[in-house]
Amino acid sequence: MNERYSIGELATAAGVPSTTIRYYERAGLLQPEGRTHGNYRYYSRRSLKQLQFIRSALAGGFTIENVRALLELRECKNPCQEVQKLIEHRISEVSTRMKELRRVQRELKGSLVRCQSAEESHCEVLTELQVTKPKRASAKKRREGA
Amino acid sequence: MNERYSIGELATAAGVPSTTIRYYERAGLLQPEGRTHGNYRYYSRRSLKQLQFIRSALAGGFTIENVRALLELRECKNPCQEVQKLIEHRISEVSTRMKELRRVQRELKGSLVRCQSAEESHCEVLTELQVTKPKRASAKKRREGA
DNA sequence: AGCAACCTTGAACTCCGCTGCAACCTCCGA
DNA sequence: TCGGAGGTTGCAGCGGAGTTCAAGGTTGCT
Repeated sequence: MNERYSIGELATAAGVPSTTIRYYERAGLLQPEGRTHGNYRYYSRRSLKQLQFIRSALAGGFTIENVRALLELRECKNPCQEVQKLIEHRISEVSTRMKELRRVQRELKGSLVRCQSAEESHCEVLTELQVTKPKRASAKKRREGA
Repeated sequence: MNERYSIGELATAAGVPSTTIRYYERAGLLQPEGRTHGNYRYYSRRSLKQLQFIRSALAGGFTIENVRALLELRECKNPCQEVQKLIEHRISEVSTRMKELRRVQRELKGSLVRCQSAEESHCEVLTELQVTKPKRASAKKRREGA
């Protein structure tokens, strides 16, 4: 259960390069559980959860700075009215972003319907669109566990 | 109804600096409706809609490149199976991103509950947190699209 | 012991989405 | 006709989020 991960194992588990994990550490987002005798970082299951959270929040459009604050809120053991307000504020930020995504979603679904209701024909946008592909393998890695 | 906007008016209407609008133009996302006698760009209500779409999509984590493709899909009048597949793929990307946001939302709500259920006490994280400002409207996550 | 695979550090580099600047032009009200 | 706000261009620079590189140290397998 409470297994230890090396940085590389954590990286693999979360689908993130280990350089990125070190970067997050410097940025104050994720400290290793500790160091081995040979000065290697090690992590826990909890680290993995936290890393996943970080990725979700970043993917959701928050900055590193923001995420740092989110993490502190998550840890919040010392609550008061103001902290609650802050959390609520964050929640509403997320809602805003989701609203924007729903807008995009709506537009896309509209196009889909328009496409489907038109009769079949040759499509010349296609060639151009196909060029818009992965471009960077890392983009795939950015995809998180889900 | 079909009013004309100068770049500055459009900028104000959309809450975006006009420099950014010029940048989108160079990036191929939003062409002005035309130019006045004095070489000023002018825009329409339609431009405003499109600009809002662009902002939503960017806020939703798409790259400029992606948005260009999205816009072409939106215009799609020449549909075929493959184009539909592409649109569906985009839709599922957006869904993924929304899922990530829901995760963040869930975590935040969890903290909120934990905060509320604890007894009131003084809170020293507060000062630090208040410095973290919203930083709206400019999400920049790069992600591939297909 | 040998060796590959993986880890350590710091610093430099890249890519993206703007943002600012310089130098000039246009519009419009007083 | 003048002044000031706002527009035009091209190009340089910035900040965020990684990524790459060099030069070594550690671990585990055989």
